[in-house]
Amino acid sequence: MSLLRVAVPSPLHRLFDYLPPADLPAESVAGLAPGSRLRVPFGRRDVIGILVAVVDETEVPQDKLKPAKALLEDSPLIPPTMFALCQWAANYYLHPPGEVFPLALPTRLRGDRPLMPLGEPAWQLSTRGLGLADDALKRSPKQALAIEKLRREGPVSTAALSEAGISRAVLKSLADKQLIKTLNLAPKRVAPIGHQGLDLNTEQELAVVAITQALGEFSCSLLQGVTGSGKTEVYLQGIAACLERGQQALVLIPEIGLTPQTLKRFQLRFNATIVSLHSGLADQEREKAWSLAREGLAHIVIGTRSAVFTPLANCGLVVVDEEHDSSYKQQDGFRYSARDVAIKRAQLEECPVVLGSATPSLESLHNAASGRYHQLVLSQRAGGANLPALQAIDVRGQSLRGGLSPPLEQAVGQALAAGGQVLLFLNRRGYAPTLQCHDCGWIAQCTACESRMTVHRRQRRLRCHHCGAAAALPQQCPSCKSRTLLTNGLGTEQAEETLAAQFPNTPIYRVDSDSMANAGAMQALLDTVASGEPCILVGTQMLSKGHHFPRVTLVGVIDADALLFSADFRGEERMAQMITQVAGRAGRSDDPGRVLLQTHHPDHPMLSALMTQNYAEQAKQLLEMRSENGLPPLGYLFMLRCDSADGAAAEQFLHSVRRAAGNPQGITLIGPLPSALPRRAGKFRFQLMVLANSRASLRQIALALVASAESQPRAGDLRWSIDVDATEVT
DNA sequence: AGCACGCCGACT
DNA sequence: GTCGGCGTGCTC
Repeated sequence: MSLLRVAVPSPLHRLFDYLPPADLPAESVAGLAPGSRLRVPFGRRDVIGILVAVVDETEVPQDKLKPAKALLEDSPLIPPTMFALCQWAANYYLHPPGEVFPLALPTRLRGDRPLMPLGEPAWQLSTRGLGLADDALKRSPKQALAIEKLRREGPVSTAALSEAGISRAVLKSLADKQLIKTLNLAPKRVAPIGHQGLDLNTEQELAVVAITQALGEFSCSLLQGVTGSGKTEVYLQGIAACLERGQQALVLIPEIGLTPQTLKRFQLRFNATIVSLHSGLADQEREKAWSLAREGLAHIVIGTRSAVFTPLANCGLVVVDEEHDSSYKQQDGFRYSARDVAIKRAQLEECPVVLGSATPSLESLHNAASGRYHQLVLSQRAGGANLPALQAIDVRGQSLRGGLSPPLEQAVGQALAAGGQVLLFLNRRGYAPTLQCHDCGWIAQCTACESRMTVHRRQRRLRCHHCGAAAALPQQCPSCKSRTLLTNGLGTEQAEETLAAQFPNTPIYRVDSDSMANAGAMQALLDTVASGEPCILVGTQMLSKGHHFPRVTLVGVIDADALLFSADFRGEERMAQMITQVAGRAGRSDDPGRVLLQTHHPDHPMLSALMTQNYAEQAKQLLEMRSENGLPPLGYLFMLRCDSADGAAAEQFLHSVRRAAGNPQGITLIGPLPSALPRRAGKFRFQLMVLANSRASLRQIALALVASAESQPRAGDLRWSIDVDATEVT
């Protein structure tokens, strides 16, 4: 007997078996393809699940099996490659399959809505309309005109008819007389045209040739190009070759802030259908874009993390831009890495994938060094420009104004006087990270988190950056009623204010997620800065991503120490990437500019490394350190996290899971330990870290831990989750 | 995750 | 007397 094995949307790590729907002919069941939607009874309600397999046997007792209610489509919505990708991802990340398969569908189709057909509504003559006598409609000239047009041109879209002056009322009259009928006009398949690309230097040429020759089978290339070396041009020419083969390209980018510019550049280069998938799309637009990709009508699909699950009819090339960027890793729920999923996808699609970055992740560098990835290097900046020189400023004992030491303040003044622009990097939003009472020592704490509230002076509020809680800015100390409340520390808002006083004749632009909250703010800023007028940009890591500012001649890192001491083993890697990226924002051929780092630890080895070595050399050293400690990418890592309003329960849960795992060979178990932010949004957070010396042993213990966690009784609001290849371990 | 069942406290 | 609080268990 055939049974349907179904991925049901639930947090359970298993599949559910059903009898075939009653209305489905028995002989067609065995041939059902996976990837179709099914309406199935689940507990006391009906849900939409995805067919995973048709099986002959089950361990489920016969009396528990229920028949599925309905098969929602004859041909699967999730094509075979994407089905295989979801199956792989659920398995690799040990995530409930029922929560993974829906990612391959747009939200509208995760329910039981039918697939919206592409194309346009249109009208054509019915049989009766075809046989209509010429003079039959002489008393209705508009109707006669419509019939005449349809007779001459065949099916015409409703929009085109309306343009020709034929109203909906006329069409309705004709339809009522059964002279015309509706149809769906299939979209036209157009051949993409690529415009002439830019001239390439030798390295770019080599990279394009390598990518072009790799088309047609799986390979992974790491395109390591210093900022300004023309990576995008290499992508564009690689994509052009992919389109010429009649295939589609998938391009992943880290964040939405970068989309307008990237999208524009692609649109200018190609006369082709380009769809961009971003959070701003309405559900219906999203479904349309998804359909265009799945039907092969979109030539290029550009999107952020989740776009890696968009089906493409004929995927010929995958590009992951800024592959080191942490936003590719989902940090809640299904904690996948879109970069790693993209690599698996290319393997399943049998096409090449290109990972591009000026500062590749240690994972990718390791894979390139071991020969698993092809390495493509772009070492020249366009126009032969050099990268700016880095220099540390020892701020010990110096008076700081707005966070600037006298030498930095002087350098800013000089750069502005010379007609340059200045970029000041401060990775802290708000006015100040702490509010304290000068008389009794009270500190503004978040009530839900183990953290301090940040002062946002412009909004006159205290805000917690961990849980989003907000409160009015107090005028007096809630503890001792003193009116002397002091702010401690420096955020971008305060830096902006102080800089305005220090440089009264220079425009100051603040760039952080508060000031850039509304759409278009970033574009407006970029336009202003592009005019070339001297100005100061002060902002968070938003400034270090994507946009190049050719007129910036000085970059100042106000608080390098904030990056220097991180509890996370990836801290050094992140710092090297961030400084290299922010430094890369500046400079052009005739003036490379310079980068000044303010620190209290000028002799810190990490800083001297930054001064004397390029990113590749530092990365090599960091990899050696990882190797010595058995850390990724030379060891294999996952985290089991648990949170609960009852801290003891969360800790106890991880203890008993750990006990169940025993003490296997080649495995290091660390914890359970409270996480770096031990309480967040009212919940206590604990974690168990697992390091293994091989992927196989990691997988074995992960399976054991998941099984153990699943079998624990569920207590209160306790939640646990698994994070394979975790990138944040604090 | 839902959703029901079930067993204790304060209401019309 | 019952309305509803959330602890516990189950979903093919």
